[in-house]
Amino acid sequence: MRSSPPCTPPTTAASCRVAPSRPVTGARKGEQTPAADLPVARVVVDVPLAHLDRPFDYLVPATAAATAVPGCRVRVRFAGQQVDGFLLSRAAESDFGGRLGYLTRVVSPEPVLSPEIAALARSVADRYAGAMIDVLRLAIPPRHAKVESEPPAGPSPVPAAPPVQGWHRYPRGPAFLDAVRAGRQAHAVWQALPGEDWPARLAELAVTAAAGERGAVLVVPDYRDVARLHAACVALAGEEAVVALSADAGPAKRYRRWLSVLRGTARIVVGTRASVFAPVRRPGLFVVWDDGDDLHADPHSPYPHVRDVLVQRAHAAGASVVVAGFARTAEAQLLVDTGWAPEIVGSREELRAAAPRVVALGESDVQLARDPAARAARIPSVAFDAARTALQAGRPVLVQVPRGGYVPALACQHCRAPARCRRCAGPLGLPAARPDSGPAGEGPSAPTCRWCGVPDTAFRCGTCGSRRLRAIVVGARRTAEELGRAFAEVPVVGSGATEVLATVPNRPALVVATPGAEPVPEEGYGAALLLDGWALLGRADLRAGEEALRRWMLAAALVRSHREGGRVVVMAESVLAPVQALVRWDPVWHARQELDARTELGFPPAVRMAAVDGPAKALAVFLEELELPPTGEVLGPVPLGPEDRERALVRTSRAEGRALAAALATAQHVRTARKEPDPIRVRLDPLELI
DNA sequence: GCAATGAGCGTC
DNA sequence: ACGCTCATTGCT
Repeated sequence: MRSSPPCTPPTTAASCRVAPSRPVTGARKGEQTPAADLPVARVVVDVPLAHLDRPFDYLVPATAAATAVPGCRVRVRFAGQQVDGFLLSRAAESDFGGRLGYLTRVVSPEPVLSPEIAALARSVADRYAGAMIDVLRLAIPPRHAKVESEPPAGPSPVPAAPPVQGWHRYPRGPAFLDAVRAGRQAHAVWQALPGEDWPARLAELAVTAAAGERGAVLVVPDYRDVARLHAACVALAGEEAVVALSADAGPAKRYRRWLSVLRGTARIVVGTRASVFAPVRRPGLFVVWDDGDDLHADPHSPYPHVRDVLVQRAHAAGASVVVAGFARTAEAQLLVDTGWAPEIVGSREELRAAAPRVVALGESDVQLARDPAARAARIPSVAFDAARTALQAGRPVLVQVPRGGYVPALACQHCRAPARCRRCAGPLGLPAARPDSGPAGEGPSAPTCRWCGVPDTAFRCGTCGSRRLRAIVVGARRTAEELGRAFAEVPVVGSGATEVLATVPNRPALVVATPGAEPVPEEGYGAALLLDGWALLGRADLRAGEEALRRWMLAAALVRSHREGGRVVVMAESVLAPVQALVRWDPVWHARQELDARTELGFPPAVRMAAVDGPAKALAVFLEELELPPTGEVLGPVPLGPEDRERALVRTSRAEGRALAAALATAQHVRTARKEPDPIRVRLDPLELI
């Protein structure tokens, strides 16, 4: 109903209906009036209930007319509580039939949620059957009021286009660089040549984009990569134009850097997974380096993957995309196969020139190396020879071991199948000795499941029935000891979970490192020994082969070319596909195989799949209510761990991926609307599937 | 027949 | 965590 006295200030039908109709002059003390212009604020509220994942309308009080800008943080009264929210937009009127409340306050007028990121968060939430507010929590760092009040620096100078030679080693490299330079949208899947100075190449792309006044976002797995790539960008574009975003900085530093992106000071963003949402101005280039690294999958709801977000964002922004690494994932292969991205790979001649000589073990070597009784033979003679030669030439040698600690995994003594927990099929291991306990003392502890923690005192192999166990991985410490004895004159340095070295000098040294912690050598390793390859390949994981090859290539790429004497010895059987791919340095061949295998099995990325888990009963109800699209199919549920939890896999064709996510979201809405106490977790295309 | 009370629910 | 609805209770 329109009230008869005219609303003051002039209003629309909606605001008149919902606002106090009393003229301002007659308003009671403390009574609010709506803003004259666009009095309705659409707000996304921070509440954990899935069915409330939509905007709610509020009135903007006249006092906040200028500060309640789109993208600002607000506080609102929602169901009696004060909750945080983001103001999406201002509108003249509301569709809501009821009475609107006022914004409680504008927390800050800083427009932290740009329309671009708001739209991205919505589409990422939809893609992953999650809530927009959860994506915003990943995308926008917590506010730091003091930092926000610091005067902004203003845009940094546009950097000059860098001279670029490095991309000429790749037949399609110069064309891609031209597209970035011209501001054309281009896509690429890039496999870096072994030994490639990939931070330099990516910096060249980023600074080229920045020189054309386009922003660039480069996402890498961890803070060490951030540091390297940041340094490479700074070398070409100067300090001001580049910012490093990673979670390890404190809240103030983190927010200051993020604001420098928002305010247009920084033009190039280098960071870990959350940087994929960084609000760069005029985005022109998005890069994900080493897209197979698990760190690119965010462990927080809705569990988005950097590569997917990047592709969605670049598509909406008309920006270029590079999905890069030494190895290639099945997902990247699909981008190539569907024609979405041309591949950038080195020419045959360049590859021949750059690659180290890689040798794998024959069957007899493997038997020897696996035998813990022949301790000295654990590192076979080809490996010793490679190490000795490199050390004599004055170069460091990389020794890659799977994990830190001591004897972490167990296998059947007889058939060597990985020892699995009888309850949950998780891997059995020996619990790590307490660091403070003495060397001797308490006896050996029972094999224990590393997933559910249940000790198994009466192991029996599921494959051959043997009761005897053996260690299949010898930890970094013991390997270091053995090598140290073999090369007594050479220093042994370790890099792993506790301390990670960034670089090593060009001197003889044995560098023992776990995957991902390999120090970058000043001038290339003389050799790399990739130990315990069967342990990497023995994981009961769909991606074990891909993951092993990725880690090997990351390490082997740090070795000098075979022309400079670079040797790589991988302790795994040469008949295995990932080993062959390493020996031939053919990541494309392996990615094709991997994608074919997943297509055959009906696993992502060939199909869209969701892992749904929760308490057995709640899960059953959820699956019952789930209205799947035509190609939908439910696998399981199967028990998950020692609790009452179960997990089902739900899959559809890729074409029905959106419909699958929508169906899952709807089922979640129904649950939260009913106030079901048991949470059901939904993850789309999760990395660990079996 | 109908106020007073309380549980349940939706949330602008 | 409020304010709304709707059911139940208890009194005239």
